[in-house]
Amino acid sequence: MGNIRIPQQKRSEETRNRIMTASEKLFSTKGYHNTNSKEIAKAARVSIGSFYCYFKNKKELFIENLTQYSNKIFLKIMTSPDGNLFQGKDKYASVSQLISRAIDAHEYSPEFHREVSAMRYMDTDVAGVREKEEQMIFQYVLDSLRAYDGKLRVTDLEAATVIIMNAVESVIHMIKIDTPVIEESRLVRELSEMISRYLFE
Amino acid sequence: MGNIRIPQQKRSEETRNRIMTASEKLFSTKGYHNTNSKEIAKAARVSIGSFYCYFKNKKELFIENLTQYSNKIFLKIMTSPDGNLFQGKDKYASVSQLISRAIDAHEYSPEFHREVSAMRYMDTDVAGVREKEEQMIFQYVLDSLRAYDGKLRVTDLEAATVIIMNAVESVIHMIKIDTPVIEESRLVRELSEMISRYLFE
DNA sequence: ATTATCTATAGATCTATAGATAATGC
DNA sequence: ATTATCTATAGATCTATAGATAATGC
Repeated sequence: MGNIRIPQQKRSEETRNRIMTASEKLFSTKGYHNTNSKEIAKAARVSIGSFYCYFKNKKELFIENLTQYSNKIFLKIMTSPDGNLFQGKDKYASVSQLISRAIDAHEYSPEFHREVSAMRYMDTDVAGVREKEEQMIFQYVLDSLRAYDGKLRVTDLEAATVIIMNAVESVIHMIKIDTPVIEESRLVRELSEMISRYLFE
Repeated sequence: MGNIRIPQQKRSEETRNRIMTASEKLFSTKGYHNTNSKEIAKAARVSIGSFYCYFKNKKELFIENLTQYSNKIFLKIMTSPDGNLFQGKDKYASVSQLISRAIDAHEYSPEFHREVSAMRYMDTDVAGVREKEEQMIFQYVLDSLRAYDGKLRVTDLEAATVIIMNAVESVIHMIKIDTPVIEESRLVRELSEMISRYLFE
C-alpha cells in the first residue's frame, strides 16, 4: 500500500464520492480542525483504511473539495443566462447585475465558503487555490470593464477592478456569513450606488 | 490547584506577561493550531505547570491576546493626532485620512491580524470579540458622517457606513496580508476616489 | 503562611499503516 | 489476477493535572 488509489471499478468511484460528500458536509458544519479522518470515514460508511486509499491525508481531501467548489463558483459567474456584463445595458443595471450574480454564485454553500475563508489564512496551499480563482474572476471583470471603453470615468482599470471586487466580495461575505445587523437590500443598494458612481457619471 | 492565578507578586505578573508575549509571537508566526501549550511555555521560559496556572487553556490565552490587540487598534484610530474625521477639511482629504488612519492602525502586527482573520470564522468567542470592536468602529464612523450633515449625497447613513468600512477593511486586508499584485498607492488612490465620489459631489 | 513555580505523567486523541479478507470481471 | 475494502493497532502528539519544591514578604 502507500499509493493513492485511482478508481477503476464503479464501486470504487462511488466510495470516493461518498468520502467527498461526507467530508464537505463535516468541514462545513464542524470545521476542518474539529473533524478527523475517522469521523469522515464513518460518515461516508467507509473504513478508515479505505479513506487513506483515496486521500493522502485530511488536508489533501480539503484541497480537493475546495478545487471543486472554486470551479463551481467560477462557472456560475461565467455562464450566467443574462449575457455579458456591462454590455448594452443601463449603467446602474450592469453593476447591480454583477453584484447579484456574485451573490447567486455564493448561494450554493455559505458554510463551506466560511471554512475556506478561515483556511486561506492558515494554509498556503489553500491560499493558492483561492488565488487562482480570484485571478480568473479578476480577468473576467477587467475584460468586462474594458469592453465599456470610453464610457468609464476611471482610468486605472486594473486597480479599479481590484477595488470593486474587494468591495463586492466583502459585502457578500458579510451577508452570507456574518448575518449583519442591516438588511441585505439596503446593503446591496448602497453598494451598487457606490460602484456605479465610481465607474460612471 | 485548578483555579486561575491572579498575580499578587511582581514576578508572577512578569511570568504572565512573558506568556502573553511569547504566545502572541507564536500565534502570529506559526498559527494557532500549529502552536501547542508546551511550546508556548518553553518560549516564555516557564514550566507547563505555570502556564496552566495563568490560563485555563490555549484558547483563553488567544482570546486574551485578541482583546488586547483589539483595544490597541481601536485606540489608535480614535486618538489620532490629526483631529476628528470629516471636520473642517477638504472632502477628498477627509476620506484619504480615514483610510490612512486605518492603514496605520493595522501597521502594528499584520501577522496577528491574519491569524485573527482565520480564527474569527472558526470560533464563536473570537467572532464575538471581533464584532465588539467592529461595532465600536461603526459607531465612530457613523458619528463622523453625521457631523458632515447636509453636505452628503447618501441618505442611508448606516448602510453607507457598513459599505465604506467593508471596502476599506478588505483593501487594507489585501495590502497587509495578501501582498497584492497591484501597488498599494494605486489601490489606495482608487479606493479614496470611489468612497469620496460615493459620499460627495 | 502565602504565593509562585516546577517535574513527572495519565490518559485522551488522532494519524496513517500493514496485512488480512472480500468482490469484480477478464 | 486485479481491484477494493476491512480490522487492528503502533506510536506520535497534546492537554491538563497532582503534588512536590522554592521564593516572597508580613
